[in-house]
Amino acid sequence: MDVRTLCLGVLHLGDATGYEIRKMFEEGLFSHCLEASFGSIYPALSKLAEDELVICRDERQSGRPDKKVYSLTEEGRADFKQAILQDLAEDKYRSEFLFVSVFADLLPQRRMSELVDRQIARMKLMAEETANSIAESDTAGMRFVNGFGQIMYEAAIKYLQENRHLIEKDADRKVQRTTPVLSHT
Amino acid sequence: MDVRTLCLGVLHLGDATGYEIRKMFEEGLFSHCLEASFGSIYPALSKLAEDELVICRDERQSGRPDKKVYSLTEEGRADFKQAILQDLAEDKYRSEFLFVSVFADLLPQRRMSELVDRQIARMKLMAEETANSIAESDTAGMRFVNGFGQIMYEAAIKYLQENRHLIEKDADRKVQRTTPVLSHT
DNA sequence: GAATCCCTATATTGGTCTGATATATCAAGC
DNA sequence: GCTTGATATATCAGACCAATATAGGGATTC
Repeated sequence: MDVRTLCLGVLHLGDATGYEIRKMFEEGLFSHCLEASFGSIYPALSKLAEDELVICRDERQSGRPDKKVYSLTEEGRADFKQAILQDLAEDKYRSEFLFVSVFADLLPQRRMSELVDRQIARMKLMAEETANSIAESDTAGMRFVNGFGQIMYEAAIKYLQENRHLIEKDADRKVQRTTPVLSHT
Repeated sequence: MDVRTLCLGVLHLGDATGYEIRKMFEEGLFSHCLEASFGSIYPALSKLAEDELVICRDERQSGRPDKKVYSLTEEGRADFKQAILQDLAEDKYRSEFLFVSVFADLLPQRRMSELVDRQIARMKLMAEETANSIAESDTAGMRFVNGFGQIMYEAAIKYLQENRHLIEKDADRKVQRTTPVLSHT
């Protein structure tokens, strides 16, 4: 699914500028499931305007550079409807933290603990964010996606807290589990 | 973290060819946390050999094209140890399925159900895979990473099963929850 | 016995996308 | 008054993926 289609999707939720579309992928609803940068969004919007799947109106603002507000056309709406019928790519979880965890024994004692602490802190922030977003979700689809994000972050936090000893060589405790705790709930 | 560093990491676990490194990202230990393709692995290995962070020996095989087996040098080992001390990028979850879920109401009735079914099936396969990998893990780090994968997939499956009605317009049931089930365990 | 298909193995390329950077204005804080 | 941060658009080098090419081996099918 290319950036073109992603833009059509965001515009389906309402008119927006390139800047606002970017924010949806950086902080908003889609930040937990997909991403796109300026370098791909702006060319995509130009191409979409050229193909008349969106229209662009300039909104002048006092002083500031003009806003280019994009709206879907009927063709754009149809194109998007078609696009989401295509086969979907598999989900991907990318984590440098997990990669480094494999090599925990190469790191200084405290470094790995610091990484785990940071990881948990980040996840807690994310869990909170998605939890707040559920209340503000306009549609069932949005609630579904935010809810998914929330439970994933919470599951991750729980695992990290229960299994961090596996990658931390705690010199104090002599007897430790060597297999992960896999809470089946 | 670039492909260069990822290759050093894989080679840290033992000598390997470019093909084998690829497999580690496609099916192996790292498939659930990072990725790299031939188009980036081969150039990276050439560059690493040039910089003497790895050495390459040709292993002739009857008939087949020669294998190029790469091994870490001491410099390579040191370089990798340094690399994993740098700041880590945040985790990313990429999911076209979640993106499309937001637009569930644009899809034909059965299509969304089909997508959810497929999603659950895939997740079950992944959960099983990681579960099996735990037994075969050589180090605590590997068990930690595979264990993480397993509980994440299981959490996802549970959520999908409990909340799929949010994005499926089930014409039969009249009364439905409209907020996600968030099992706190 | 030969035809087809998949696996191993290396390598290249087109096109896409990220990350960094440039430009410009305004509001808020200090 | 000066710095920082947000809004807003835009470009570009470099990194990377997906697809494709090549080539022999073994397995399966007909």
